[in-house]
Amino acid sequence: MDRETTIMNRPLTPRGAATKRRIVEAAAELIHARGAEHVSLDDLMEITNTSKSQLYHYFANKEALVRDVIDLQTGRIVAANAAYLGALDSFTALRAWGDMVVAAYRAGGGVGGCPLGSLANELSSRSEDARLQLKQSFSTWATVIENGLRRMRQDGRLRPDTDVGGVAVAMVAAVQGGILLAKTARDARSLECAVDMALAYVARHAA
Amino acid sequence: MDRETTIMNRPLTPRGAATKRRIVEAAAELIHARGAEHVSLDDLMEITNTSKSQLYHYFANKEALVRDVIDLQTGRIVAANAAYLGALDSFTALRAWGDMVVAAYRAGGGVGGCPLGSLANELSSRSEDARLQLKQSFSTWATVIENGLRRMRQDGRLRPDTDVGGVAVAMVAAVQGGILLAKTARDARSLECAVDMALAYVARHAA
DNA sequence: TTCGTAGTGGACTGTCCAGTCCATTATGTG
DNA sequence: CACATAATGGACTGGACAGTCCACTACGAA
Repeated sequence: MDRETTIMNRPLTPRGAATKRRIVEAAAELIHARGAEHVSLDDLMEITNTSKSQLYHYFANKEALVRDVIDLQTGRIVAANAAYLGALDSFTALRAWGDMVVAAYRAGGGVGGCPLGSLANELSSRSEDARLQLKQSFSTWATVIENGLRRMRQDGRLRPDTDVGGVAVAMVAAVQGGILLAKTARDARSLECAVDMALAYVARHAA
Repeated sequence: MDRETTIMNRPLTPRGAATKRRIVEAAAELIHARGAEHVSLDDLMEITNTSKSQLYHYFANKEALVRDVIDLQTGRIVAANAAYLGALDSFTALRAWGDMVVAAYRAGGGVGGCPLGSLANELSSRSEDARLQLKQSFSTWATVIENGLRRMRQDGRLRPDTDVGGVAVAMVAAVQGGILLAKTARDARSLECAVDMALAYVARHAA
């Protein structure tokens, strides 16, 4: 949510804002690698050089911290996708998007998989708030893709009757499933297969 | 693994075998709904009317119990898929498989998603043993699909150069990703979109 | 029937961890 | 400078939970 207040909704000083940011970023990294339930507040205190009181000064509880982490990761993923899809104007550009997805996975060493996917799996059946937030994250992500596809449709590259919304959702699903299999096998091949399928699915709607 | 011995590798009497089976089946159900880490041994003791000693009489530890649960769920999923893919002989039959996947998801009320997918997400970065076991589960599942596709290729329904292995992996990925999005949104539409994509991907290789 | 082992009961331990509480130090604004 | 409030330190609590241990009961084979 807002990264600029304490739990009492008080404004932060520059020092406080820096501390809060440091905590959220470290939490994002650790949670990506281990999952939210396996990052203890003591872990966080240690690697961010903070105390228990600080965590509870900036966040109402652990759940609120996770909320901020999800926001951070959503922003990162949407930005990375928008960079490739914002000006989607050809199948070549789409291929570049697919390569980026695989490269991003490889860059993380396969550790943790997708920050959103892992959290969705972990939290969606335990916290209704987290589930709704992650549902929104996926929706935003799919919308970014959908907008790119819609532009291709307007440009006459995709057939007029193409269900860009459905295709976009399927593409996100392909990425999520591919990453899950890849992280289980510790081999990016599954993700490559899934991305190939997603790209072929778009190509199938070519005008 | 073997469901027929105690931790000391001693054979079980009928009564013992029944108790062990009761524990594994109840654990499978609870773990599917909540995840392995959120099923305590006390939970299991309560719903199976057993005591702590019994759990440790039949299983070396919780990890061993989860191992048996993964085996059980893998067997169920592979059997369900083989029933539809074992005699895969047309695109209509493939569509029936897709419908079965969606129906199976709906039957579970969207609770917990795929038993294997959820566990893979939860365990693959925490237990190397579990990761390898689940990798094998996914591999077996994909092989069942692959064999069906290979038969279609032999029958001349798919082009000779079709990479049945890659397509099969992509299909499993589509199912996994679709289920993840569906359980996050509590709406089977994502899974339907993903399954449509998977079926279209096979159709794309039609001879 | 007897005896060894399978099967069962349940108390207890040690550890991990979110969250509470009270105290002290830093900061910026009037 | 003074004082209100932000920022920080860290001990303590209570609960959850895997795993241990010892005692007791049921059963099947000799």
